[in-house]
Amino acid sequence: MKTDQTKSPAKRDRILDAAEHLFAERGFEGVTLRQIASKAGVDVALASYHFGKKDALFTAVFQRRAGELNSRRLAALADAKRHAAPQTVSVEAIVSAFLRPLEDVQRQGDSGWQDYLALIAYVNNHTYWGQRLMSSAFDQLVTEFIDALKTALPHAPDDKIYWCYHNLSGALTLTLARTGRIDRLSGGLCRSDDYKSAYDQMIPFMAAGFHDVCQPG
Amino acid sequence: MKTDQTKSPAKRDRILDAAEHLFAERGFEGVTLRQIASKAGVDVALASYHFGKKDALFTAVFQRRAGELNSRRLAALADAKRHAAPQTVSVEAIVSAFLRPLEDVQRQGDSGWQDYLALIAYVNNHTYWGQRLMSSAFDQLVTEFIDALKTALPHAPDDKIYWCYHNLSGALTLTLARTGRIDRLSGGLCRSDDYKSAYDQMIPFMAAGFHDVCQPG
DNA sequence: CCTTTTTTTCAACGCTTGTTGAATACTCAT
DNA sequence: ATGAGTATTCAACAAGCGTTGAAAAAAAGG
Repeated sequence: MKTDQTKSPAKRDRILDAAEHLFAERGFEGVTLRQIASKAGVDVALASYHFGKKDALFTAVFQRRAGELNSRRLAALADAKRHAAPQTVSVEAIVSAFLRPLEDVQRQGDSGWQDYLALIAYVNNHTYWGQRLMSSAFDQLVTEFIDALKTALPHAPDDKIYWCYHNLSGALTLTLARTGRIDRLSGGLCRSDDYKSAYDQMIPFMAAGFHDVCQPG
Repeated sequence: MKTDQTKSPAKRDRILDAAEHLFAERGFEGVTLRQIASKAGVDVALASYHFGKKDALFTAVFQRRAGELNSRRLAALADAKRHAAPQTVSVEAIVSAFLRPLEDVQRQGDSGWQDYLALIAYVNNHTYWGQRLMSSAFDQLVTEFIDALKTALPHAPDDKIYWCYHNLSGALTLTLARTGRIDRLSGGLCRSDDYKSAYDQMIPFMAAGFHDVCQPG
């Protein structure tokens, strides 16, 4: 039995890191176990030994950082509620609590988080993997945010709230994917890796959309 | 030499149709030429004979409907301009001209168009294929719409226009992908294949976002 | 009807894939 | 040191991949 963290898990974690990077870049079928093992500096068979089938490795990569991400976003939502009390929290503050933690983890320099966020974008746009992984990892969190939005927009019918969230989710997904398309389109004026600018305009943009669609009357 | 359209292209087109459906569902590496040929009721080698490498088949599928889609959207933009003259066309009308043609082709029942729109979503979120195909197929059209938006929002700095378009593009992409995630999240209240509802709320949502972010001062 | 050209199939190639079982190296408590 | 248990490598497998050249079938042209 072995629970030491310092030596043995090194290669196991390197497999996860390499897989995270490559899966985010090229998708599940676009990457071979040999490429992952090579990038991790490890024999091919080791991935199978630690994770079993290729599917299980992909799932492990996806779930590895989900918990921490959920904690950070939940903490941000709690902060926003505490800050607004005794009044109800604003739509803008909710959207901000949903997005800013992503900027935070991206900012802390660790390229693993950038890969992970791009992987979320891949999974979220992918029918098979999305159904398989997104719900179990993030639905509870999303439901909490949607409940907060319902409270902030008491006159809005539920279906409009969901459609508005769908818009938010889509714009966010494209941001996380960092495809570089806006860079070329804008002639270098905007940069895909400039998360701060992306969120600075995205938060008021989404808040305005929510208010307009969900306004009474 | 053969230019007859009625008989010979039958199998060639069936390959394109089958590839369109499968590529949209599972991506480039997620589909084999044998699966495509099998779905088309054709020998494997025929795909190579007509299109060469697998990459070229993918490109051919993507480009097949791009021209018609661009024509429809350009016509909608021209209509909006003519309708608003001599005043400048509104942001909402521009966004509507950008989106409604997608609803139109989806409505006409042809499942090929639905597959094609999902394929656009796949390509748009994919770094490699996005850089390879999106710009050449759609950049000219997008630039025309962005120019119209600049005219409608004369006080807005260009980078804000581009970021707002990025939001629009992301939300649209997730809509086209039809992942079914909003269906489960909303408990069946919203449906991924309900394009009309998606656009009915998306158009005012995006217009409000543009105005809020791009307002002067 | 014969010839030529295009379309389609057949059969196979070399290569890569994910996975596995046995062999080796390492860790660590006793 | 020894031995049990884990981690890692090695070598190989059957299966499936994209692609190709030659054969067969179909279509077109005169």
